[in-house]
Amino acid sequence: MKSVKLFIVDDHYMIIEGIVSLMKNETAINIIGHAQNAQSCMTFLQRMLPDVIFLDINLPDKSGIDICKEIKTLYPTIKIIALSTFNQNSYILKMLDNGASGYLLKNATKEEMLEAIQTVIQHKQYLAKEAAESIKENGTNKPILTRREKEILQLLAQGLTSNDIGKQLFISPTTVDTHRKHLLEKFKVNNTPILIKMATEFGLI
Amino acid sequence: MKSVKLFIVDDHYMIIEGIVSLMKNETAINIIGHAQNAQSCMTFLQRMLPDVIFLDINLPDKSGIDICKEIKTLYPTIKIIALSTFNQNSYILKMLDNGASGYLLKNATKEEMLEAIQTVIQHKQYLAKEAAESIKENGTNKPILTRREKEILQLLAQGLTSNDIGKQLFISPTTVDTHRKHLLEKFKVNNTPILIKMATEFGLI
DNA sequence: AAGCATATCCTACTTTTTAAGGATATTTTA
DNA sequence: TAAAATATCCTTAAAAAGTAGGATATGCTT
Repeated sequence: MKSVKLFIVDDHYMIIEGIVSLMKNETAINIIGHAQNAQSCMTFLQRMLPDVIFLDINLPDKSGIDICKEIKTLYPTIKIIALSTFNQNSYILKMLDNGASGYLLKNATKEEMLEAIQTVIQHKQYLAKEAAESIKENGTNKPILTRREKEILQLLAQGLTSNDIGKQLFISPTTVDTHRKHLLEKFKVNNTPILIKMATEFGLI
Repeated sequence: MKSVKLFIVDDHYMIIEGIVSLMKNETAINIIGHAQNAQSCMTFLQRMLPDVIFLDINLPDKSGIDICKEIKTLYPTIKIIALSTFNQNSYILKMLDNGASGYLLKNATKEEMLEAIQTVIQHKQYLAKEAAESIKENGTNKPILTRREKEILQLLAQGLTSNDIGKQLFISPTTVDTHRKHLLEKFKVNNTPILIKMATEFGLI
């Protein structure tokens, strides 16, 4: 079997070194390079095409979430496995939305890493079990919002009042209230602070 | 020169592996063990006495900040170097207050690690240059909250109204409003949704 | 195809509840 | 004891909850 070409993007040198060290004796994995920021990652990809990328979510120059999208647009065949310290729904969902095939926590074992790689190579999705649980618990009922509701949610998240929003959108503040109410209903909450918190967690803001 | 006995505490296996790999060929450093949580760290220390500990700030069972204090109380000769992803004043200062001799970011190079170890061994303080700068600036405007304010912030973050909170804490709802107002002032915002959003970003919720 | 039913969305008003902001007093802590 | 923290009241502004008209699109029926 041909070995899998792996590329690692993480701003923490220790993490890169750790993965390299763990994969050293794995003949099935061939680490073809690594980058510590988005820019050098994109530069590298112009020259070489890995099969799988371990992509950290937190990079100094750009969000891994954005880079994920870019990479998948430019090189759709590359499989991306998100690397993160955090087991947060918002991150997981955003990465998957943006084309990631897997999600690994940084306390993953060597075996989990290998399994993740093998899984995504087979065009399947790999989620660290903690991440999978987190999504099951909470991620299923992400509300579907109308255009107007999304618009108003954004403005609410900026701290505007119904009055402010009404002026800005040229509608009555009471109308804004109705949209707000619908948002509260869809998110099954009963005030705006929690609405914003939930929406943030769902990655809608 | 006698080699330095190093002990690593970090919940991310990749980090441990990375440090071990980087130090492999350093005869001056002898890694005598590692732990992924506070408990096994303390157990290990009952058996063996390292010269230096790399101590992660974020551990699953206990804050590295607390453990730092414990270790220094029980084993004052051990030099502790805090390991963190974050370059946040609050963390840096707390760790140093609790007896840490150094602060290293996780994107440190091998050379920085070695320098940090050699520095603290000589009873001097080592700060990653980013950390040193961060302290000088003292720019993180994370508000300092009172006990009561923290308590109320938590309840607000759960979506309770001032009335609910008042009942729960056996104080008048108007009192809750005052605390809330102080929170708004300290966070320099003018409504609760944004307060909750900010507090979440500051990691207070 | 015309007419009807259904679903979704946007809009608006009213009443009740909650929050924001101002002024101040009491208790705790350094 | 001075400063900080906690407590309370009152007024006004804003949000939540209830109710509802009207636009538009889709599918179904005859």
